[in-house]
Amino acid sequence: MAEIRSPDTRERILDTAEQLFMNHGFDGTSMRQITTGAGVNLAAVNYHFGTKEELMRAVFRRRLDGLNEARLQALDAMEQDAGGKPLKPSQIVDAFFGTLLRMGDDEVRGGRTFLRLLGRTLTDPSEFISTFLAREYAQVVERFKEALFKALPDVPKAEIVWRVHFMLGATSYAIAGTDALRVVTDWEIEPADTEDRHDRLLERLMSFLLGGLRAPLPQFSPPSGAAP
Amino acid sequence: MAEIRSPDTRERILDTAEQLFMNHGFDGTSMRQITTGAGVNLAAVNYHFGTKEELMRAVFRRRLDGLNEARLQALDAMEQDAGGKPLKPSQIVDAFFGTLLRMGDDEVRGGRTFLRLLGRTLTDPSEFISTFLAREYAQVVERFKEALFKALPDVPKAEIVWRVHFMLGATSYAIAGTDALRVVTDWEIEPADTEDRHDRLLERLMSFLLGGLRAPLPQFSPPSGAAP
DNA sequence: CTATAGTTAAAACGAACGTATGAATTAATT
DNA sequence: AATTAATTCATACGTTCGTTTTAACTATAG
Repeated sequence: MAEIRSPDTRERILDTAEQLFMNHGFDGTSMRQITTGAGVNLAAVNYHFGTKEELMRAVFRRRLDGLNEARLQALDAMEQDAGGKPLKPSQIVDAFFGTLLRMGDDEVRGGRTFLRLLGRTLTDPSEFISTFLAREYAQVVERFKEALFKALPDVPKAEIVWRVHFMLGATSYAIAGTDALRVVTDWEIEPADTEDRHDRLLERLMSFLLGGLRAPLPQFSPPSGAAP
Repeated sequence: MAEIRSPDTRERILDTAEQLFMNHGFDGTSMRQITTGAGVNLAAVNYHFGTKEELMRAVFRRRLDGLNEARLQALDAMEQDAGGKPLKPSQIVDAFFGTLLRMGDDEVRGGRTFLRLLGRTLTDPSEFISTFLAREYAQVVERFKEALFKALPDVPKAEIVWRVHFMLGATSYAIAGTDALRVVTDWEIEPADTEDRHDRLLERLMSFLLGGLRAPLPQFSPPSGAAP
């Protein structure tokens, strides 16, 4: 029987690039690192993807498409159940962030590696990345926000938008810095195994996010003329 | 009269580097961009700072030293006032994050540019940056956490550590993405002037952070064998 | 077996990178 | 005014970068 020469070059490249981008960023990763890491020829990336930027986009699309679809499905199902009634904030937050975090346990659909890549990349300085992510995310974030507007009718929309932003930040750090934490301050808490730690992360993060989302509204210091 | 040739080359380099690093990241910024942007010779950076990495460190130190000192002073003053009694969480959060955010208004001590650079850099993939920041931050974060441990004696320390991490993430996004938000979703809220928007950011963020910090503790799903 | 499309291989391209060098210039000291 | 130290300058070095090119290989189809 013929031995398998290359178990799909494209996929090998994507896997390696995903990992390297996570560890060293886009600008910090060279094509030569990628190709030698994947055990393929240097020209393979340009042949299969055209350019380095296009490779990056492919890395994200491979994971984000399924994720965002799952998020929308979760939201759809909930709204179906609710039958016109507004959802609970906790449901919405779980549909968005919970679905994301749980993806980290699904090794075949990306696993922790992509999660951390995503967490880091949301603040990546490269122009094309942020615009790409913005485009790719826009519809989902919009849906998510609309649901929150409905669920929290007496919270000003501007406030909700900001808090979504804050939640994204907290989540990004939760994902990206599972070990960055350990660097900043050596600690000794919970020697529990990794799986366990990740499970708990989800619940920890969720209660933090919900606490922030439902926090009392800030009263701005000088009203400077009472509202009508 | 002799005209001023170069109003301190070092400072011009630091200013330009700070801005470029913020916009394009460390790897995405070249020495030639920096030097031509600052209007100095290419070799000036290596002469004054030695290496590109050392320049980056200088950029951070110039701002972080003062900031962290101010944070510690704020905390010291509060603890002085309290006289042994634990502080209120809101005080501690303000001493750490409030001092940071207010730095954005102080154009002479860094201004918004450095704030955004810092926000982005906390998730930077470059190894030397994270280790540098970890070292530079360690003492302050430690002090801050200790204060929180005292202020919230019945919250498990592990939980507090995580929530500090989440708060850092939310703050990082609050700072870095004041306009990234506008990209993700075009909105129309509050045409208020910039100064005003930034003032409000502080208050918005603070109530979100405190809401998250004081959120009810998560109860972990399957105890998998009842606790003793 | 031979044409044909798809993929991989080795090598090279020019451009841009961070850094180093040694002369020219400016400022300070005597 | 002469000497020394500090800074700026133009230029070059050796690497590494992303991409391209052209030839070799592999497989499928006629």
